[in-house]
Amino acid sequence: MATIRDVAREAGVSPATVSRVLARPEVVTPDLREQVLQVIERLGYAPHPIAASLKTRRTGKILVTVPDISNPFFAKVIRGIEGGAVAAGYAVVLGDTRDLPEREELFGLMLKRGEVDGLIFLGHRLPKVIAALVQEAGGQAPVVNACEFNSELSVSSAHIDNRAAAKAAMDALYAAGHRHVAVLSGPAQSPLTRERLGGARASAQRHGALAELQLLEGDFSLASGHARMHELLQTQSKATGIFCHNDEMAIGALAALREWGLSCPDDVSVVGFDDIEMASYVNPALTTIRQPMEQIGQEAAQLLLDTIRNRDAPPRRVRLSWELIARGSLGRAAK
Amino acid sequence: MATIRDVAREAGVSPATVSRVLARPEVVTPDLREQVLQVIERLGYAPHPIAASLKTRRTGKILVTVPDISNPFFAKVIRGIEGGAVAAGYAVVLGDTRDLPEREELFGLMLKRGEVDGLIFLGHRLPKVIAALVQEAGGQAPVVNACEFNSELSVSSAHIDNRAAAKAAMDALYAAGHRHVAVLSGPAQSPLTRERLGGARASAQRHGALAELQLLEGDFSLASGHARMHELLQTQSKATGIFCHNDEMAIGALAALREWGLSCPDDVSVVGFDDIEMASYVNPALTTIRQPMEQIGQEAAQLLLDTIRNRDAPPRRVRLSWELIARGSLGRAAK
DNA sequence: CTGTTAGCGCTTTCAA
DNA sequence: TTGAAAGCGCTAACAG
Repeated sequence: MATIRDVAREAGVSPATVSRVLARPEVVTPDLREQVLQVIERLGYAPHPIAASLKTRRTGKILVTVPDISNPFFAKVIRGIEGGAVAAGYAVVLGDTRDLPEREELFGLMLKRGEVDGLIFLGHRLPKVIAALVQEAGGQAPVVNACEFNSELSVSSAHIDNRAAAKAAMDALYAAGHRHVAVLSGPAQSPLTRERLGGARASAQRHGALAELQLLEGDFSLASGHARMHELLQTQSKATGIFCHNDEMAIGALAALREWGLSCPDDVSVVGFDDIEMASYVNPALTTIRQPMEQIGQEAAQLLLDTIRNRDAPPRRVRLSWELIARGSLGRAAK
Repeated sequence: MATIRDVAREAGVSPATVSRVLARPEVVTPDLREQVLQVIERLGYAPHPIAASLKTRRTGKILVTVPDISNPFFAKVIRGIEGGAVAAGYAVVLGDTRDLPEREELFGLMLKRGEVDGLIFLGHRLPKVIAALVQEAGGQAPVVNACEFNSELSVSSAHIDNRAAAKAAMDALYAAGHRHVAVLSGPAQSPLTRERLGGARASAQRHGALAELQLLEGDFSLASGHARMHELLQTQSKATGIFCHNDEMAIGALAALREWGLSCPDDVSVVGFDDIEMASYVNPALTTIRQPMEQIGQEAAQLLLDTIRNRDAPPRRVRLSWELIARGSLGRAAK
């Protein structure tokens, strides 16, 4: 590979000029610029970003950590992040943490070492290394939380109002005449789960059905939706309405209902969360809360890039809108 | 951040020794090593990988390009790649090409410039920059194709025998008594599609049903499966068996069948491909070809790392096994 | 086994 | 507007 010195020599200029032609072409005389550009073309010169990084302390990369890239919700959010990042000239480094703290720390080190310019994490846990970094920076560290919000973290975040959305999902169940409702939640320790549970409880209370509310804890997977639903049915629960904290668990629950010979929505109604693409293709199609997944990602990318460019901006919080999408899986409660 | 010189000074040794303590601890006297390690700990020193890269010409990163990260099949393969890469001390840079050649070229440049050590591409198109690189290297470039195989490319690849698997899927339809079969394929220009179509035709021919075989072209999306199936039903096709080139299209087709009031498998049988997790939760559960998605990814990562370590190894081709998974969506043809 | 030395390729003052 | 010069932080001969 040709280096900047090769180009400089061939073009009869200094390396500094070549550098300027590429970085700030307007400051160099048009003739010279043209001349240099031609040599660059002829030699097929491409600047070595690593070398530039060492000097500029910018890597042009952002790290995105996610508990599970094969979760379709996360995949869409990442798509949004990637789109925003690439549009701004950044590349995305992917860290699939598998929800393992060791792995989170490992990826955290990448930011600490300056291997990437910033971090967007989907999930709720911040690696210790990063928490320390954020602390030192007084909330000005290039770190953004996407999809969730944890007030203790003092980092920027992009997310919907999970509490209000969960409340709306539950309201829809009660409005359809359901009294006995079960909530199939995400992991209990996640603030996201707590938000959605809070909204669900508020709705139950307002409808005077708090005593009838049942809680089941899942982990956002198809398998856990399926398993928890089976367990619920085994207890001969009176629940006729199920609110699941994501669509995958809801789809798992639908499968369990079928296996018990129950009809959705005739016997049991199900409401999901996210509105992944699959939600409208399953049978019955899922009533769910639509989150603007790609947009959440884009906003998160924007927040991060803003922080990177302007280090002394305070953490911001972007709230995106959500929407209840009514489909076949929610029907009126049987008399 | 502390630098290697800070550590050296504090520990009363040379920077070279500090470097060695981290890179090849066995060559430095235990006492000294301990002493240096303590200073490293105390100062919270972490080596700057960018600086190391500039010297070693290794970045510790591999690039993975994919047409669509939100496709669950690709997501799983990427998970496998990521796992293999991280285990070997590499990080994964994600490039979502959206099937756009401009984006592919953009990502291709990253390898050319030395911003990453290698490339795994899911899909069939190699960016021009990379094709040139591979040419120059005489097939020894650090580039691997995952999931597909294109004989013109002369790069290593990890994939299943798509032709044989497709043949098996079709054989299963014929064995269940179906005579009129439609194939809902991927994009026609993809070698993958051609392989699977080849297998499908071979099966049709062997069962003397080539004349009855119908071909429909999709793009692997839920929406295209749904749309193509609708179109097929509008033509009053006699097809009672549908072989889809992936599970998502198959699930889209199932939805279309329901919309027409047709039962699967009573009226029409459907066979998918991939065995994504969702395949066993839809109604009816999908009969499909199982691909070892994560394993394909792991093998691809392994192939790439091998090439990176040993530049003069010739391209290798790893073929993984597949399996027909029988579920409810395939039933006997009505008399 | 340890230290000295010489860069890796680029950017960016600073001076001309 | 351009060039000279000084590194960014690290590694790897090489010499001791």
